[in-house]
Amino acid sequence: MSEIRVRFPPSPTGYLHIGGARTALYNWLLVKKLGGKLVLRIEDTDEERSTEASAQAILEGLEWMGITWDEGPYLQSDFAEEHRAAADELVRQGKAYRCYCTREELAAKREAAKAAKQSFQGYDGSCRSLSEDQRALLEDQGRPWVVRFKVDRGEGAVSFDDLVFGPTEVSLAELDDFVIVRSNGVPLYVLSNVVDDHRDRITHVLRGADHLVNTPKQVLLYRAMGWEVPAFAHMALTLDPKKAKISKRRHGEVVAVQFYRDHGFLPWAFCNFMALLGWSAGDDREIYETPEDLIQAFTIEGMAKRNSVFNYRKGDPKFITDPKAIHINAQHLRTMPVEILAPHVKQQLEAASIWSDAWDAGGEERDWFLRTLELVRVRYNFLTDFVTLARAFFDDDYPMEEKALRKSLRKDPALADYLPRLADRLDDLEIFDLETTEAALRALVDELSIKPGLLINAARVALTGQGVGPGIFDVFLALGQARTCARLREKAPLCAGE
RNA sequence: GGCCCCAUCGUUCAGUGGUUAGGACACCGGCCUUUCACGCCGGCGACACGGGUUCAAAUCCCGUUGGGGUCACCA
Repeated sequence: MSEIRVRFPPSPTGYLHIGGARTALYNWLLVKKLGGKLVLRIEDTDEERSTEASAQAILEGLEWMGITWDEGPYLQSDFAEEHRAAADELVRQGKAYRCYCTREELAAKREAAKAAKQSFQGYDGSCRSLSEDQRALLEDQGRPWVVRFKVDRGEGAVSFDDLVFGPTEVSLAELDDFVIVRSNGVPLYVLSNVVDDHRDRITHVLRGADHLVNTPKQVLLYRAMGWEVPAFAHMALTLDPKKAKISKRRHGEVVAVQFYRDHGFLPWAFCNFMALLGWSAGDDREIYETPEDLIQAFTIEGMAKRNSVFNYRKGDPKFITDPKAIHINAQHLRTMPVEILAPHVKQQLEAASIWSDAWDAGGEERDWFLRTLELVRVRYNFLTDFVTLARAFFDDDYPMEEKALRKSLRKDPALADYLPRLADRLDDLEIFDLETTEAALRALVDELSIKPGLLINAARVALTGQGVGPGIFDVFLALGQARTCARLREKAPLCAGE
């Protein structure tokens, strides 16, 4: 069997959105699974909508996801000549022809057909049988023309075997003589795409099911050119909660890959989630620790035929996106090797200007950093949580949460006295560990005849600014003796309500 | 509307003739506990409908309904 070659051909009309990301991911998985090459092709032909910035954004999105390609990015516009040559060849062979009908004429005919309740409203083929004289006349008039592919109805039907949807057959009576070159001389997608895929020796076309209907036309084109038809695999679409097709226009940033990067998703967790939207290995597995795990499990057979819903919640403060996506991210966040998590957190801390190079250098500081990540990550969902929720561990300047202040610190004015006394006890400790700190705290609690929770919760708020977090003795150790005592004394006045 | 595709809990993914229809997320309880999480235990919750075929149907066939795709000189 010859080498598998697939392609991802985004049109640069905006950022990379989840539909495109999923298509790219599946192509990438397929190539990694079967061994082959992925070619990236920017389909920028025509379109006032295509922009350089968009192409750049798409590339960045792919890179962030960790999707690598083997060839390209090619620019479809660089091959315009080839596309035109293919059209010319088709005309030369009599498989395509110039059509001089204007849009207005066509529109009028469609209206008429509609009025007459005819089911077929495509092109009627009137220019197909133009005599040489008629043609010459129209040319002399300087009438603009498009090139139409001549659909040979005699064959009856076109068929192809879709790797996902199975054998597919479309009656040729349903197809009209479709346009392959615009009046401005620029070939259309349906043709360019075929020419490009042939030139790039694409063996498997894995794309969205929205392309299912123009596949027959493309099969006809391949055959007319005498080219081998690639295998097609169409993937069911991703819909929004209201079952509408996902689009950048309608859904905004929640469907942009960039959104997930900016909100603290791990690239791989995002891929893991995307892969599960419309695919499964046939078992109940959901977490794939590494790309290798997923690649191994991936099969085209596992791709679903039915559309899936990307269940994002608009305006829900608890779920910024599909809850499952958040869950998968959280799973990876707290189970992945901490050494691999570290660089991601570093990036976040650096961006927030609270990073210290010592945490990267090895030795004690490095160990502390990793231990601290281990300590806090279990309750986090996003990488961004490390700069917000975990801030007190990495920086002495941390915000005091109003609610926690009220509930724990100001619960009893006497805490203004208790906290410094706790600091004194902790200061006196020769050995500062889980056992000694707990013993010290409990001893104080006993002497004061108060509930442990009163002091513990107040200490947590004083130390971290938050009412929630790791066990208090773990916090003591993570902060260290000096910082713990200093903060307890520093924040004590807050208990009195200042 | 024509043509095409699809149809299992709210979402997602299993289940391809015989299952108490399973897992995950979400939701609701409980346990754990100094808080919040994690974890553990439990609950809620689906085969769209109607006909067939069969001893037996979520699984096969037909129809209906519902949803989606597409009908461009966009890609």
